[in-house]
Amino acid sequence: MTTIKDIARVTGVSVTTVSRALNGYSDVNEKTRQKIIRVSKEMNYSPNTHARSLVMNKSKTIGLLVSGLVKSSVKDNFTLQILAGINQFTADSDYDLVLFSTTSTKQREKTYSQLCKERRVDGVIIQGIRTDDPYLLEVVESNIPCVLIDIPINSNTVGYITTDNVEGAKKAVNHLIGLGHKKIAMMNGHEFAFVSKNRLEGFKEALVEADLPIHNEWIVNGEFSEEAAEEKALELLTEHPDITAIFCASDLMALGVMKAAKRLAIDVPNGLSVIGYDDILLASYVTPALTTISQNIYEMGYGAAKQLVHTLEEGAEPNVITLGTELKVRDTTGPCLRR
Amino acid sequence: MTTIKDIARVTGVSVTTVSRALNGYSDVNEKTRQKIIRVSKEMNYSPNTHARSLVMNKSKTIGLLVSGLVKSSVKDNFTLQILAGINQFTADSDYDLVLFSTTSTKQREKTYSQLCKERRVDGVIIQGIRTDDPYLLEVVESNIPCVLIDIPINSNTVGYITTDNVEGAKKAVNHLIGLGHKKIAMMNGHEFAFVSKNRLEGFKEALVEADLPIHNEWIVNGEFSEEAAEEKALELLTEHPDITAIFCASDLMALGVMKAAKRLAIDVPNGLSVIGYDDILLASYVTPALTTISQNIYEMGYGAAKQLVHTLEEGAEPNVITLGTELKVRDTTGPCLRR
DNA sequence: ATGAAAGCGCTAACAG
DNA sequence: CTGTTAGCGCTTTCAT
Repeated sequence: MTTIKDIARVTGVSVTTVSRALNGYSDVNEKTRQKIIRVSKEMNYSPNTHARSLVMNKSKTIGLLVSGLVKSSVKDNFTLQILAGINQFTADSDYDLVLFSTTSTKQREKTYSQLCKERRVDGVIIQGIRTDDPYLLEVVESNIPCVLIDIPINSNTVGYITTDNVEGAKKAVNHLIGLGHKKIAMMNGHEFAFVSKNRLEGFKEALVEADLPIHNEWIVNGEFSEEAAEEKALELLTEHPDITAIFCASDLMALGVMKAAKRLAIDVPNGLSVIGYDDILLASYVTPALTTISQNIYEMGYGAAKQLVHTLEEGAEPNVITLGTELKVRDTTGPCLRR
Repeated sequence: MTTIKDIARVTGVSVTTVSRALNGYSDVNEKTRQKIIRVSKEMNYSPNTHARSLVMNKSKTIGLLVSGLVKSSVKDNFTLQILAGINQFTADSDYDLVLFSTTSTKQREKTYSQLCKERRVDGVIIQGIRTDDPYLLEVVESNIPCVLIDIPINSNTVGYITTDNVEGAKKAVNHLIGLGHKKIAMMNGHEFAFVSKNRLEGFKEALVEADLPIHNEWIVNGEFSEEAAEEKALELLTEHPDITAIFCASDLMALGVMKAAKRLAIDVPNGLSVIGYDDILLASYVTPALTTISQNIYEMGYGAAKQLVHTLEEGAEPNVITLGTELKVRDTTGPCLRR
């Protein structure tokens, strides 16, 4: 493997000069530079990033801590879109991405800061960890720049990007209210997700603003899982047949709800309106097509990477980015036919 | 940032002993080791992988060169499943993954071996590059262990994992023939994909074995794109209305074909049988649900990682893995109602 | 404009 | 069982 030493030998200059020439410093004779560049090409030279990282104390890498890189979560390609967005931005930067593959077992072995320190990543992007994840504390305590996706924590090294979940949820519920629904339930995720908290807030706000009562027993947790949501919806709809609409905190859970409705022979949307959240790929392909709140997931990834690199390059403090949402009316919501 | 030097100072031993103690060498006094371990924990020590890589000349990282980490390819989450499989395996190994984000622009700047050499990756997994990609040559010439996904190239450093595409295609076509179809067209991908080549081969073999003629004008390329396939199918079905079934080299293209059929008011499966390939997520969710050849994409990723790590650890020569396929009969294929 | 020398944090002979 | 020393490939003062 060619090193700058080899190039120095061949060109007859010192390693210092080679280093400077290759890194574009100005204080190198143009002729010398040309020669060095030519030789390094001939010798097929590539700099050793490890050596460089070691001395420069930065690695030009961004650590990625994402959930959803497991078999079970192939259905909601949320993670893929996040990755695509991140990748799109970093491809044009000179940062590379390292995927921290953290299974639950491994996670117990290595702390967050160990993960980062070992690889000396310059910054981190985190998505999909729960609010009760011990890593979260470390992120704040550590002084490694970090951008969180959908986790509202902000410090002088930590920023985040999210969508307006309160507003999104309100939009969804107002859509149902506008269709005449008054008995609206909510299929939430779980208590360890910030988005759940916010979407619940939006749900309640919308009801209150419409002078509609809040039935706590109509708010259930489907764990962001299609199967769990199906079971929970089955119970809910059996016990409270007067419910005419359900707002779901994720599309996957909305699919579960629709399955439950089918099992109970309830027609969607005529017997029950269902609205989801996320606008995952499947939303527009299932039958009937799912009405949902669309968020630009790709954009979140892109924005996270952009924000992080900006922080890294400019030393700017990371801040907060909130993206908008959009109501996509499809075929699972319709006018309330009961009173 | 704590280094072994610091630990050596505090514990009163040499850096060598610290290094040996921490790396589990046997020739260290157990008491000394315990002390060193205790202190390194107290001081929150993490080894610097860059320093280690530099001296050991290996990095414990695997480079990932995948397509489909772009906005446009979110529909077929092939890449996500590959990544999930790879991740699943490497999570339990001590390898980390680095994502080479290679846009077309960047690709022209850096050669494959530059990419690998800079990061000193120990091995590479490649998916989704075309047969005319210049990187492919480099892969073979380079002496970095590599496992290719769906690209049949084999050398003493390069192995691959794939499914039996000839057999898979035959299975699909035989299914159609079994339903009485005799006028079967093929929507292929493009000439720069190995899978296309093989699936075409299987298609032809199946026809020949059934004593059916091969109409070359019934074989068209949809570029693995839903839109292109729709247009091509539109032409094909307009010009050759006697076609009763189409075998598509990917599910995405099958969706395009179904759209074309809809535009031409041809009922699927009664007026036209359509069979896809891949069994992507959407296949089972569209209406009518798509009959297709299922391949275990997750398993391919897992197998690729397993094979590569095995090569890396044991120094074994990479070899060839061929996975089976499975016919999933759904609702887009039915008996031939014409003659 | 160029070079000598030091050092980033670690491992690996070699010596004791 | 432990320490000394050298060196991985690179950047960076500090001289010249």
